[in-house]
Amino acid sequence: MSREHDKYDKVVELAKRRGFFWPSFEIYGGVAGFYDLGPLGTLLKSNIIRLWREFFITRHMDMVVEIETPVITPEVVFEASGHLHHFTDPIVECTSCRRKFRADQLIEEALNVKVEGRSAEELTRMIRENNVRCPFCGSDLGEVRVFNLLFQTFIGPYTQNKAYLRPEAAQGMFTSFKRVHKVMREKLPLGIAQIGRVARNEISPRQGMVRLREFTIMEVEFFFDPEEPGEPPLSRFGGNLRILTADAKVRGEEGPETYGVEEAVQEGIIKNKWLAYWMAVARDFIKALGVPENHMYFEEKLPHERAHYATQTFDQLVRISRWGWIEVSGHAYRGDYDLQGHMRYSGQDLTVFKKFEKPVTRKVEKVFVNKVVIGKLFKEKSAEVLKLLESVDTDLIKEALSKGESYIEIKGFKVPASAVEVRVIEEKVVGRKFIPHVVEPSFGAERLVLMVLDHAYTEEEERVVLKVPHHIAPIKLAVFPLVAKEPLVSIAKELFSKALAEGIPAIYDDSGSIGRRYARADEVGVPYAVTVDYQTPEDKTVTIRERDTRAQVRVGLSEVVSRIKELVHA
RNA sequence: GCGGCGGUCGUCUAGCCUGGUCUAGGACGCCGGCCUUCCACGCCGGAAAUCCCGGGUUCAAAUCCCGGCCGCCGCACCA
Repeated sequence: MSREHDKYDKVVELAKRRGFFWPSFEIYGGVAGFYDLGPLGTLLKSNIIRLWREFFITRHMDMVVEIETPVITPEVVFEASGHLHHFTDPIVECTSCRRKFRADQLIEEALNVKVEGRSAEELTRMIRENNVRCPFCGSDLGEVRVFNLLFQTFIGPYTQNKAYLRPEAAQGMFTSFKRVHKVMREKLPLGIAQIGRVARNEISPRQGMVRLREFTIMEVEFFFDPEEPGEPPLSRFGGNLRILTADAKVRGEEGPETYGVEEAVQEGIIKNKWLAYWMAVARDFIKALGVPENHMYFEEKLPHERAHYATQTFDQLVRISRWGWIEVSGHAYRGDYDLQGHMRYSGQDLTVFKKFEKPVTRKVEKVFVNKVVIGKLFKEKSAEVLKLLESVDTDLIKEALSKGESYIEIKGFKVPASAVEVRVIEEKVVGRKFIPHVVEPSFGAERLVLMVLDHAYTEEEERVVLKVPHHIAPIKLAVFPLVAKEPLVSIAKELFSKALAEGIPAIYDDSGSIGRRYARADEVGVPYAVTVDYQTPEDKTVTIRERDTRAQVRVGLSEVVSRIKELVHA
């Protein structure tokens, strides 16, 4: 790096200077972890989002739908999701060497007791009472502090009405799953997608646009039947995945291996075929943003690196300047963790019912009880006894009966054997209930903005050319008169208006030399520049110049706009 | 959060050590004018700096001291 600015600095400098992004609240000194998107950044981001929609929703419209749910979320949701518990770390600092420790782990190790669920105050007291000291330097420890990465707020004027800004969009998909599933005529598999703002109160964000306290997330929660998951449409997205497995990481390997999507599933490297499928979609999406495949791979997270809800997670890593490999997406197998949690806390039935092709009849053993006898014998305790008898194992009753005992004892109640009977009956089962499993591909949009700029940034002969793929370029067309003179100016302005009217994001520029204007347009990645020159008034033709090759073609004035449309959609 | 380094027009920077000559200089960019028949041409003019913020020392602070904020690096932390 030294005095020579590295690429990252140049990208960030360009971003600020030309209006892609900059630190928020700059006039007040800025706040770490917050960035504004400027005019070009906003356009680029919305193009990235449009492309994501295309890959993850439009091209999967037979199974994925998009919804929108609130950022502000009542506390109970995060109790159910485990975020309140798992997003909170009790941390204690050594007063001398300033090293930080997880207070709970420290106490559990030192005192060999379980402290799960204890408050910070209790943990502090335990440290004081048992004289737990810094394991490194032996000095006193400070107060136990709680770090919760959820931003807290209140709903209405009631401070007891706690709420949090969501740290992921996912919970909105889980809490509305039942409704969406119904709306989608109870079909599985079902993907619910959402694009929206999320907030995480990072303890100390670094890395500029890479680690933000508030950002836009693009997620799909993909619900399927764990027993009959169906077949991913590999004809749409298949091929190979570059993967660094957890095993390989433990062995000390650093580079990924290549596996076919199906192969990875068959060999158990990816635990679920849908997880593998969405990774293939993610690979192509990132490629479409201009990242070559050798600058990207998937890394399996080790158990301690995974979120509390996941049983297997892969991060999609992309190489950018300065920060090296950064995570642009996460692919988590969440199982039924979330729906289970919400069932428990809401009391709602979030299971899915699936009819069998044919109803199944099966023989089951049921306990029949003579309620008259029970009633007379146990009076007001009868209800309790009946409930116990219902839940008790039929084998236990059969065993007692076969031994010829005169009564069966359950939790202190002596039930006469004559009042109980085990019968085998035929039961007709028309289907089964289950909790769907979920795989989740999840992307951070702002990181992708940075990633795209970093990959697009090139320098040619002292000038910057932002080689963003044409279909995500913020501005598609620049219109110039060769020199700022009539009739060239009028013709150019007319063409410019026509382009705007046709929905092509375009700029008009007539200041300075033509070379300077090409350079200005190149710097922000405008793929095509149309120049009105002295030949135009004569034969009604203009030149179209392509950004990366600087090649020019002459086309008729009347067909320019449709030509540009074709070119940028290619 | 700890430690190190840094923060001056839009951008990059000179000045800071050795306080006054700084009404803060330059380059690029930007704006206006002239010029210009295809890749940052040239000429003229212009706008543009809370010298990161606050306090202190001093007759005098961009410059020295303290605190804070922000950034980078290292450590710690990281759903």
